[in-house]
Amino acid sequence: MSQRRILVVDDEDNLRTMLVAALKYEGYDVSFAPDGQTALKMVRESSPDLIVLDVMMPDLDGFAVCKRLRDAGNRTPVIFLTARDSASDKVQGLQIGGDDYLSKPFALEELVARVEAVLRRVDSSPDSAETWTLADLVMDDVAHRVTRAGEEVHLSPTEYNLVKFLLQNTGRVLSRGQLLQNVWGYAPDDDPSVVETYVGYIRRKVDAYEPKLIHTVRGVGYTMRVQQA
Amino acid sequence: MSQRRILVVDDEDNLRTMLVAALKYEGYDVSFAPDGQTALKMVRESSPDLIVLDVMMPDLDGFAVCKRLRDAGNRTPVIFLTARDSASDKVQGLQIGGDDYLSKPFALEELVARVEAVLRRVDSSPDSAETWTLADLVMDDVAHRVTRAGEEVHLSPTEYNLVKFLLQNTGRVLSRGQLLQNVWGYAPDDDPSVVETYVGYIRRKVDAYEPKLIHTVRGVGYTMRVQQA
DNA sequence: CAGCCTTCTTAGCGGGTTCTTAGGAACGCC
DNA sequence: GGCGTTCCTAAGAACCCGCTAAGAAGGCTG
Repeated sequence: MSQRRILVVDDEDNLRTMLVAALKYEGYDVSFAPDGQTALKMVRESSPDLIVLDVMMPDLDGFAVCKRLRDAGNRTPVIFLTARDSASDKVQGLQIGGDDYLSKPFALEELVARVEAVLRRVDSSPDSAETWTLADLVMDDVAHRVTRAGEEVHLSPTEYNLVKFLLQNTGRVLSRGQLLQNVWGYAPDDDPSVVETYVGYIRRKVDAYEPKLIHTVRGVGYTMRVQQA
Repeated sequence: MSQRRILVVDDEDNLRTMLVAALKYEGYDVSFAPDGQTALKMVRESSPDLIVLDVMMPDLDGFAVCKRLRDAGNRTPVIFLTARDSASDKVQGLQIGGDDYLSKPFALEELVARVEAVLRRVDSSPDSAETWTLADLVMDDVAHRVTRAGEEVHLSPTEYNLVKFLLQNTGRVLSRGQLLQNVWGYAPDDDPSVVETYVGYIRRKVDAYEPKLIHTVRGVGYTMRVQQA
């Protein structure tokens, strides 16, 4: 997956700088704006993949910015930041079309987790295009073609479905039962050893490269993601 | 927003045809299935945006279909149709993970209204991102990932469950008995030495940082919180 | 109909995980 | 400060989980 671009909008210099640094550290391509007007302009010009938006700002506040975007038909995911923790604020934020909501003070790690959760959800939503990518792994569902590092990877039908389902749920841990149901159409409590065999198969094909994308979560299941140390 | 896709599942031909026609007329992209098995297959293959699901069907009934989907981790919104109007049915339907409930006979307009309401609600609700945080400790349950100060912390299944339960009860002191019950599924008066061993394990991993988050309450049990001295 | 690809089962190995035990350390009460 | 109680830790044994190899069974294609 190509690098995700995030726009951070906050009028407080210190906080904004910190957010930008933290997200950059996580590997995102981060830009920032100090106020609502600038933010709207930047969204129009660079259409980021996600916006982290402070609610309390002078002039045009976060809610207003989001509302303007939505009214203009822009569906870029928004995560609101606010000092307040009232339920009514949260409701308002979500009604306006926000995707998540974080009350100050919060741990930077929590912001990162929520950013990932929102991007994960957006990525796997069914109306996104019919090609999935993760790092240098590309699956073109229309052409029914899978490539890793530019080289074509030949997969049997079941292998293909397994990779596809894992890819559609990037970052999410899937149990053997879930895989049995969604890839094989079996009952969740059927013998899961087929799954293990097939994970072995696709590992030898898809993960014959670095970085490894298929990970075992012992006692739980499997997941696909780029492992950040 | 692209056209929304709805799957109608009903074994009665006449009703099903009518529903399909009505929803198509409203501008939805409608497909249909005559029974539960077919429905499950179609959901897997085409992942619709919403499912209208008759409860009373031979073989695999509506509740069973919904349960199978939810167990497989599929969160597609479901509206149940039923001939019965009992409160217990409604409760069962919602418990299983249905989003709305309609008793026959109903006006087509009512179905349309509920379809729109459910879609609107789903669009604006954020991921109920199951993440818990305490200071710089973050647990992302979907990704099954735990980080402290941004670094990933590897936990065995039992360790993970223990941290999760402590984190879900932040600030509350949990007795060894409670932990035995909720993390191990043992009786509360079983030998609590396992708990001590595991608290030791997770201390070395998640409390290898400052501030310490896991605290012993002598004579009572353990708790997780940021210690303000 | 023969050969290949694919699917799935089985069995064994290796290593992570769980749990027990026991000794020593820390705490708190008197 | 002494003493009993509670808690911590190290170490090891048994266990279970997941990986892999190998082969049987089924299906598709030439």
